[in-house]
Amino acid sequence: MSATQIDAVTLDGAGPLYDQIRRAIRDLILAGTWPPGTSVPPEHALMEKLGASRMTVHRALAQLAREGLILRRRRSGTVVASPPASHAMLDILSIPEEVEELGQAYSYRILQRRDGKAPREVAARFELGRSANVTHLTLLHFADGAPHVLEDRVIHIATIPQIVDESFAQTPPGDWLLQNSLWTQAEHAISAIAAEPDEAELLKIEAGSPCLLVERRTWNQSEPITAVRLLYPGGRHRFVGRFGPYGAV
Amino acid sequence: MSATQIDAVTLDGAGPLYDQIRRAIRDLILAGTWPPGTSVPPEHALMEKLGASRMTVHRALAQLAREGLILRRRRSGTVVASPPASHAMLDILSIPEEVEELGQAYSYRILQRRDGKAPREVAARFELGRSANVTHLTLLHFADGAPHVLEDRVIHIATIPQIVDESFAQTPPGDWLLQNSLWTQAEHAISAIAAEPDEAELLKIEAGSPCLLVERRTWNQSEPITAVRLLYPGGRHRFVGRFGPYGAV
DNA sequence: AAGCTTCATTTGCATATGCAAATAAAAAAG
DNA sequence: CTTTTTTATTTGCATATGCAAATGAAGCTT
Repeated sequence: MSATQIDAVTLDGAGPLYDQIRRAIRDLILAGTWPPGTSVPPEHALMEKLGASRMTVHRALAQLAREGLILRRRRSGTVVASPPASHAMLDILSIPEEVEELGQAYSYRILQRRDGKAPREVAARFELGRSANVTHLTLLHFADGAPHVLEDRVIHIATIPQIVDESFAQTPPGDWLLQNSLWTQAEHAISAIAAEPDEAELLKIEAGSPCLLVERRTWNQSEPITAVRLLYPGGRHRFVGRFGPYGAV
Repeated sequence: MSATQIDAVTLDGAGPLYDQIRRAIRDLILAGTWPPGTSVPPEHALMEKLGASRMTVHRALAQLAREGLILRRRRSGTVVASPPASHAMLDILSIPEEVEELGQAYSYRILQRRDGKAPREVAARFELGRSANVTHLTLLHFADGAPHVLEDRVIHIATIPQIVDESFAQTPPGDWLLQNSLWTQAEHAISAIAAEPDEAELLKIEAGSPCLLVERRTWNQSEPITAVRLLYPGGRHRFVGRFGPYGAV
């Protein structure tokens, strides 16, 4: 446990002590200050640093563990957990994974890439100033060689500058972003639309046939990361989720 | 606090004590033994009945409160909470509410009702024996007089026998079921399909135009309650959800 | 009757203490 | 050098204790 780690934990004095501790650590994790794998100070250390009893520290950490933010093991200590890869209903965050779970071979092809100022309608998707620089990508994903989904994506360069040096030759942008950025907020919208002629041609379906449109935007603390539009040929796809009245099962 | 209430709480001896208590109470709530509004015995009473310390009982109850299953107030005590009405992304459980939230006037019309043995394809939707009796309903929901969604629903009579005496003249079946049954499991599937000619006519759209199809099935402890197929005209509807990497926001 | 005060109940929070379980690392044994 | 044993660290669980905060109910005042 390095001193830098524990010194980052500071309380704000608002509300119950155990909750201040919980929030302090949660925020360090969500802000990326403590990336996944970072070891969290042991209860004793936090206890001394914060002047709280062990039970109180324990209560905060136990709750974070229940929420899945940290992993705790006796003797080895506590580490920051990796965010769960997939997430119920609509969290097909990784298309390669989605395809491989269907037992099909995955491949993809980049159709177009442009870097520069965001055109008006693209900027609107993000509620972003038009002066912002973005990378605009169009690509097609295949399952067993057949078109699976058409992706149209905009990435906010200011949030992830290293994107300009990435060719996406090895990893499609969705997965690359999952590895190279941290997101704290996402929004999904799902709707049904008819395929435009150019889209239909790429997906090898009839123009006008029904497609499922998933639009997703992600942010890190109110700073936009990416907006993506995924067009799935209608009949071949369904999104399924299970849950109970009190939450996902 | 009546004796009947507290006597229902029994432990199974498996795992930590606080968790046995938590599960015991949770199960009473989920099974419907303690319906919403029932008052939960105070910590002192549980403490005596179960032979645990107050802190341990408190830990179990505090966790249930965080999960939203119970409501706690100082002095007035603890009561079983009502299940949350709507639920993130796809939990448009009540169509009247959905329409009214859009600021439109809601109405509906029953197109057809048949009671009897489930036809083969209907039974399949439920993974149900063909001998099971079901009520089969078709209805159309309107928003400001315009067709909003087409509903096709099957209800398992054995689970809710009182359905045979219900005309659904006042309340559409979805809402009636919410009030008259308890569900512990639901499954959603969402897909895009082209409207069949008869469906298109009812919804006043072009045959073949894209529609969003939501299929939902609900159970109470593995006993089927209902299966429903909701067909929304494509362009006019989208389902939106927000969440963070660790769960819904 | 309406408002105020007091009282009693119930939950919420924090501490101190002790022991148990898991297990990484060190020590001992072969 | 490898295997076994011991030790020490860290988390997990439960208890006992004390006080604080909220608030329903009862009693009191005017």
